[in-house]
Amino acid sequence: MSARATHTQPEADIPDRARTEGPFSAVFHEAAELVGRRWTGAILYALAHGIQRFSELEVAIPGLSARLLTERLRELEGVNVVERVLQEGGTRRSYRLTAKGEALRPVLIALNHWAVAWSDR
Amino acid sequence: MSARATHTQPEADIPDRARTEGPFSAVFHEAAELVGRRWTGAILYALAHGIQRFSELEVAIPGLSARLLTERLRELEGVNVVERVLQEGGTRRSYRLTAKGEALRPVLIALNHWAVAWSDR
DNA sequence: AAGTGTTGGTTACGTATCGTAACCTAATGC
DNA sequence: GCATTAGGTTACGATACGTAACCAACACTT
Repeated sequence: MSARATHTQPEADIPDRARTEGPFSAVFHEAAELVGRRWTGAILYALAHGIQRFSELEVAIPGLSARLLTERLRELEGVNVVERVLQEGGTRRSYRLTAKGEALRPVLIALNHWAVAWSDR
Repeated sequence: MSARATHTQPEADIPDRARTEGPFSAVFHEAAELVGRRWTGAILYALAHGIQRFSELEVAIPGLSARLLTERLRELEGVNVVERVLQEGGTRRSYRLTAKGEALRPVLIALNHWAVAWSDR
């Protein structure tokens, strides 16, 4: 602890590797920038609520366009948070959270809890 | 439950008002877009680690410029997540999390936990 | 009191990301 | 074979972001 004794915060509740990394963590930052991109939170929230199809996501999330939805889904696919399942014989696909994506559920829950508790509306 | 019986997910662990709102929540979305803006996660993380001054934030967060730091701090101030404390007699100010900002700590912890557990690196 | 350094910014401007709208392909229904 | 639905892609203007230069207020030194 001695190297960062200038920081007043005890850091006791910032867990694990973060405690050894000080006030910046590349791993945390990368995750924040990923799930923080525009619409990504809403998409994950919808997927966590069981929405599975492209068109359902489009309808469920007001203001989100097909272009951005495609882009975000490809990004999330690229980092293995979401997987695309091709249905047999048809244009239909479905999207779902991978294990890595499911593991984000506590984050969604925590953020939702904060949002509900502190929203001005 | 009958109105959304098509959703396969039980929703049991998405708490409170979210359960009554279905696969999209305006309150959640607003929160996600706020804390998800570029650099905002890293800034909150640093503040949660006890960083208090503008120049310390600038140094602590690699790649973040003064322009964006100012902009983000003003935004966070605007929604009462961060407060700016003017020090007497001097150019010095300090920034700190408000109660609303402190309440984000569980979100940071959850995201950090996920990041550490699932990072590719 | 004039010069120098530090802190905490702001301004100007180019680049990347996003939003809107139009268009497209494959499959299935009629 | 014609329309409809699902799942996109393309083109282009608007917004957000990144880089760099500049600046005002105060403190410290000489």
